[in-house]
Amino acid sequence: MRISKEAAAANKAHILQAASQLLLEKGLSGLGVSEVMQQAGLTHGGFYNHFESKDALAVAALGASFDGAVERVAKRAAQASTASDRKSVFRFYIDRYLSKGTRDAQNLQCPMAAVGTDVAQGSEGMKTAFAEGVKRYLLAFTNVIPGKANAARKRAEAITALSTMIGALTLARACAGTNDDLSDEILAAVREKLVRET
Amino acid sequence: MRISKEAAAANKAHILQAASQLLLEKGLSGLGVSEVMQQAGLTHGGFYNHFESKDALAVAALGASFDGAVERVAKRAAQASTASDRKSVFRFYIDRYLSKGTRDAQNLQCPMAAVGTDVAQGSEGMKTAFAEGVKRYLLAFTNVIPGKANAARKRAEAITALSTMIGALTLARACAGTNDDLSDEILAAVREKLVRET
DNA sequence: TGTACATCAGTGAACGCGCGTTCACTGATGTAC
DNA sequence: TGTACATCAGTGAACGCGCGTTCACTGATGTAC
Repeated sequence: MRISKEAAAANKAHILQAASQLLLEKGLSGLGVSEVMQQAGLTHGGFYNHFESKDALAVAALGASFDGAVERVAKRAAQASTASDRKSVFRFYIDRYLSKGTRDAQNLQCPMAAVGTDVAQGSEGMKTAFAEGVKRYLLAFTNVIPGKANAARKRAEAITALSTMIGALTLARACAGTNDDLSDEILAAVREKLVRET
Repeated sequence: MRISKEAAAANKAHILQAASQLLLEKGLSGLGVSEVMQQAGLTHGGFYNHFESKDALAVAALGASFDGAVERVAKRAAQASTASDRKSVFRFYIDRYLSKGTRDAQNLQCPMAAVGTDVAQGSEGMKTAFAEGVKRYLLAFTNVIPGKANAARKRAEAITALSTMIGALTLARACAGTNDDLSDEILAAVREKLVRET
């Protein structure tokens, strides 16, 4: 049966949201059309009324994931007006990103740590969406880097801090459950280092 | 037709080697039984004479990948006897790991950057093999960390340096081909930082 | 404003393909005498 | 050492399953008059 334009648009939004969440939870290979549609409260057949292919969905979901991540950092950055504010915001961010809670969370919320490896051999569209997301994320993340360095230096610091956080979370997640001591050690060492450098 | 024990053992070694290479090239989801067997010069049917399942193969291949990586670091570490040796060895290692050549290489040689994301939702065996590999790699990598810090501090530095390298390579690989400027920038910024801290 | 028809979002069965896995079969190797 | 038989690595067809995708159909929505 036909459905109102608004209802259809809402359904598409639900599909995208479900896909984004599933992408963050299970990675690119865990993103299934049927599961997404089911989680959106629909049957799989109607999927192609909204997206051209599964890859198109994955690209859109990745973009949406970055939207959320960028928005969250930007919100934090907006809270920090003074230099000391920026320092505490940055530390808070580090502490939270490299916490056991983040590591053990189902919904990772960080697309870079969730699908970073997969994207490398993904479609062209996926790589473009990823690169665009990283670019946007870096712009926002640079604004929470504390200190009085110039813009170029701050950007470099944002890049290195981001790399370190993503690498650490990736290692910590992969080791969790089977070697929690090592996983905890990784999180603690990297957290300590990033905070110390602040 | 039956085959001599030595020939069978050699075939198993070929299978494992092909699987290890494929795992490094294409990640966990790119590891197919048929392709592995074909690359080992065999037909897929005989696979189960050597491995219990595809997962068992993946676990063994991941272990073998770590064997190679650990061996390479250990060899480097063995070359450095003086403090200044360690410094140059470490810098050489960083420069090479974060080079465009490594980024663009088909055969990544670094299991952590190749399958890090996938392992998080892989089988229990995969996670165990990964954690064991990281543990071994860290022991070897700690020996190339320069400076006169004590053992605990050096280990912490090894962990942070490794996290940074893996994160940077993951980001750089994912962005390569679609935003080479960004990819290059990431590699350069992280390389510069790690060398500067040496 | 009301009526008649076209449109199209959603449904659920079905298709095609690839992948992991199984199986009957082959014939050289390994072993028992 | 030679012979007879059992073993088992390798082969290639086949199975079963899941997944992305297609399709005929439904019926409420949107539109034309």
